[in-house]
Amino acid sequence: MERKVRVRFAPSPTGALHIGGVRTALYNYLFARQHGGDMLLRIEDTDSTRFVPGAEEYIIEALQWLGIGIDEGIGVDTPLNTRGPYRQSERREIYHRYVRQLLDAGKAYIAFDTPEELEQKRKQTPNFQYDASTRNQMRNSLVMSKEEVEQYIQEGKQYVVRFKVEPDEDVHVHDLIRGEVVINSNILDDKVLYKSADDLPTYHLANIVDDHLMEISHVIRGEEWLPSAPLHVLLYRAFGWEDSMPQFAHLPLLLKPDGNGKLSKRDGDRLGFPVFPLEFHDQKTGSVSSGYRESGYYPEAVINFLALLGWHATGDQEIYSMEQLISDFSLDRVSKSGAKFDYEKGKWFNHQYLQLRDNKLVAEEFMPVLEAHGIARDIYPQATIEHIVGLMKERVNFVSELWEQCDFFFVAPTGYDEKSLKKRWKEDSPRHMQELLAMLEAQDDWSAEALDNLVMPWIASKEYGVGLVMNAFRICLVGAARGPHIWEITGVLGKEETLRRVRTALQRLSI
RNA sequence: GGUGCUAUCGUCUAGCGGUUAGGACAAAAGAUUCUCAAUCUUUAAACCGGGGUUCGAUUCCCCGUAGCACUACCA
Repeated sequence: MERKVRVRFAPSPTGALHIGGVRTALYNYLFARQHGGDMLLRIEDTDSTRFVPGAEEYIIEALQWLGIGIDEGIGVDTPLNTRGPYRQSERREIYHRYVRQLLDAGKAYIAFDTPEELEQKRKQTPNFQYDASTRNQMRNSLVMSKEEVEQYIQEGKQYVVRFKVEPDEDVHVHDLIRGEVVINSNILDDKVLYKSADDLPTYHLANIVDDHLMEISHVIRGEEWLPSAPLHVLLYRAFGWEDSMPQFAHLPLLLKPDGNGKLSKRDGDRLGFPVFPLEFHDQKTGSVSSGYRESGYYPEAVINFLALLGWHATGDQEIYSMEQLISDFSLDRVSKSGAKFDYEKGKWFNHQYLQLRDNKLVAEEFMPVLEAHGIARDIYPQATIEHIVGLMKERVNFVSELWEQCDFFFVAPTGYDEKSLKKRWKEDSPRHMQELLAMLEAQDDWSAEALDNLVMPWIASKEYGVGLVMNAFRICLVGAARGPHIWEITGVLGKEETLRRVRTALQRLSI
């Protein structure tokens, strides 16, 4: 009875997609691809009060950017979309039907207790729980007459439908990552399945109904759902769907890098790194949250980084392409414990992918940075830009960091770094530079080799000291004691510009 | 408070009864060099505690401890 693998990512559109959610989506995707199954995207918007405009579009765009493909559901227009709608707020009639079914079977009941009343009750009774031990003291269809219930509803009184959990029963949940989890039904409360106020089900009901109707084979979700998994099992049972119930896998949580607790949006702001894939503009609050894409990350790096936060193969391999992940991933190698989010390692992954990347592409990505610094696109030949990024990329994690490493290629120094001057610009330096200038003026072959053959013997014969001369020269060209090998710099600058910078420096630095 | 899950270097992790407990990030030192980086080499760094089971436990079981999650008419 091999069942087709069908998994779903089912976020709620309450804001930007959290990085932990991204990882959940990724694991679902990897699992689906590996088994030749389907990956669905469903929007769980059953809480009308928390809906954030733009969130759905954000989710779709984020998954797209990361290369997490959707086969069915929201965001894709495909003939496979035969089990829709895939937005829960558009499935009201469906839920009505199943709520009715539970009500008729006596497995759920109508309750009129207001939120205020319940809050009051919780204050009065320590550890109050709406369950078999207390439901008879409440205002619900279990204790009221049929007529009374009818009348209440006629009057427009708001109500909820609660699941009638049978007491004292051990509920077994088989988790693909954690094994058998057993919970006694006594600790479960009579969960609200449907609220009349907005005519929508709660997560629990919608989730079970949709997973069943959409023929989901595996539910891969965050660990925060583990405590309610037994409730979900009970719901499948109540509907008579236990035979086709999906298998569960509860993923470990992503934790704060410092201290304790779940990684949250605030941590990003506090520690200065993104917790969202894309920059997000909250239309309600007007706040902007940074994203990995805008921070200069390659999607491959984010995927690789996230994949290894909670999953690891047997060996020492760390660099994984999406294709490799699809073939190597397995749920039984997902760790059970939460993973602290290590942003430094994330940067390292991007560094790796930057090194692997074709210089042509890196140069293309660097163009906007150059333009932002007033360097027009056509001033330098493409080949020169490629050469420069190829030279410098090994020292940075992001393309955006390239400018501060190689600005001197494009603009002559406007000033000279004081520290460098103090350490490297000595009394004899002006004289050395004068001599060097004279030699270079007469030099025609500007290749690194020729220059080296010209300058090194001269330094040696005069016993000036290589460090002293070369660093002074570097200060003239760069404005500071940094940058790649000096002949790389002269090579890019060319003879004219090199000489010009030395003359300028002599003017400015001779006292 | 209750229930559940979890527990190897600071961090992510490998290990699935016998290992000098491995790798990576971060850290430190050295090498290289005209500088700054990068790179390479090296170093430091861990089995939460206590009981069992076993010839032998990081590994299996139990208890404790700690961390986390859940405990809404949120997902």
